[in-house]
Amino acid sequence: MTTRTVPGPRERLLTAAKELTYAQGIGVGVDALLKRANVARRSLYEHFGGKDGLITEVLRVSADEDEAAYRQAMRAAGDDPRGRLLAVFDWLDGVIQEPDFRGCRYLAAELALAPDHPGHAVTRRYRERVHDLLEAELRALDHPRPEPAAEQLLLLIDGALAVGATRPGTHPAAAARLLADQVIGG
Amino acid sequence: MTTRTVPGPRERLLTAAKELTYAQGIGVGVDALLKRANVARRSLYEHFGGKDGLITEVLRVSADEDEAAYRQAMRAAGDDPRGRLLAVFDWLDGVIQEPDFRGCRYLAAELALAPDHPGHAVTRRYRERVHDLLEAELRALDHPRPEPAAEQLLLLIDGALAVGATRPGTHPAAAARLLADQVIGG
DNA sequence: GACCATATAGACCGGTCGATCTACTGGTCA
DNA sequence: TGACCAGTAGATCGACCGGTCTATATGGTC
Repeated sequence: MTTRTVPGPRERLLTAAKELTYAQGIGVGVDALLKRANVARRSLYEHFGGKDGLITEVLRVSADEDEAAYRQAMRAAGDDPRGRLLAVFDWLDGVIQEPDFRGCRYLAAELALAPDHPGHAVTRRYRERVHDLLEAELRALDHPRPEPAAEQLLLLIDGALAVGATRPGTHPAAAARLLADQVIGG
Repeated sequence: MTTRTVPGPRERLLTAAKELTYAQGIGVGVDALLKRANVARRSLYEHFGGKDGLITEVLRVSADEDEAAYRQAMRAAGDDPRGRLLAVFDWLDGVIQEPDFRGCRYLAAELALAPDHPGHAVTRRYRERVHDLLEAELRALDHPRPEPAAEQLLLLIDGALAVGATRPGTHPAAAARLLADQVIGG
């Protein structure tokens, strides 16, 4: 059996770290993670080799989930590429409004992790994946300059997440959506 | 004499902390700050009451300097409000290209500081100051909706700084400038 | 020359960090 | 039954954390 009926220590540690590192930042202590996950200290080092390995793995699975969330938001919007792109900003608006929204996990990691931390590679790859997702839709729209336009959309997304993190209660994604509309063109 | 010919411990500590907290994050150790500033341990606690006080003061003087930099970039652009606003993005492009650019200091602080840290008040006030600066120019332009437009410009600035931090070598401020042009209107 | 505020140097405090280690537990399977 | 193994529990390690302390040096003012 590779599937478990109950989450094992590895999975408990991953979800606990995903939650705590987002809520309290990368600097959370190992003890807090172990306590939250109800996992023995040793298991962490068996499964992940250390805190850095755990953080990196958290970023990796989060990136997979978040990319899936982008795809899902676009899939739910139908077949029109323009509507699919705008739907991303509608979805983001909801994300930012969630009471425990704390900004972009990957930007926070980029700013807080040591320059040689293996997590950086994960966050950069995630960023490229989202970029390519956007660019593909723009190409489907026959956008004249899909690559720089995707870059602009990414900038709008980052801006909305940053403003949302620093000014709770506002609707930066709605403001970004208006600009995205112009980027997409028509 | 209130002015010194040579910077005193307080000033040395401030500049050292300004540099190190930006380069290595808020999490730098007190020892590293003291060593960099060539200042006795006790002086830190005499002048700032502790690390939190020093960090807060660093944010305060940085905010003053950065607001002055915004004003200077606009002043150098002349009298036309439209040109003054676009000049902000030209200036930002240069800032982002600097080899030691590491993203927005205030966003990093917002993400890394404990929720009850006094530094938060400083960063929020700084954000409002920039916002008001932009809004004033938009009013001078008789922009129909100066407040939400200022919010959008702020979003573009944050987005450019975020992309600049995560994708060195690109020119996000140039991409943001194109969108800013549309926000400002004609 | 005496005085005092300011700064320096650095030992020292309790606490926490990430990491390693031993000893024990419960279930699996030959 | 007994070997095996992943997981648990927790003591312990050295390093570092922010903060307090004493002792000493310096430089300006009466």
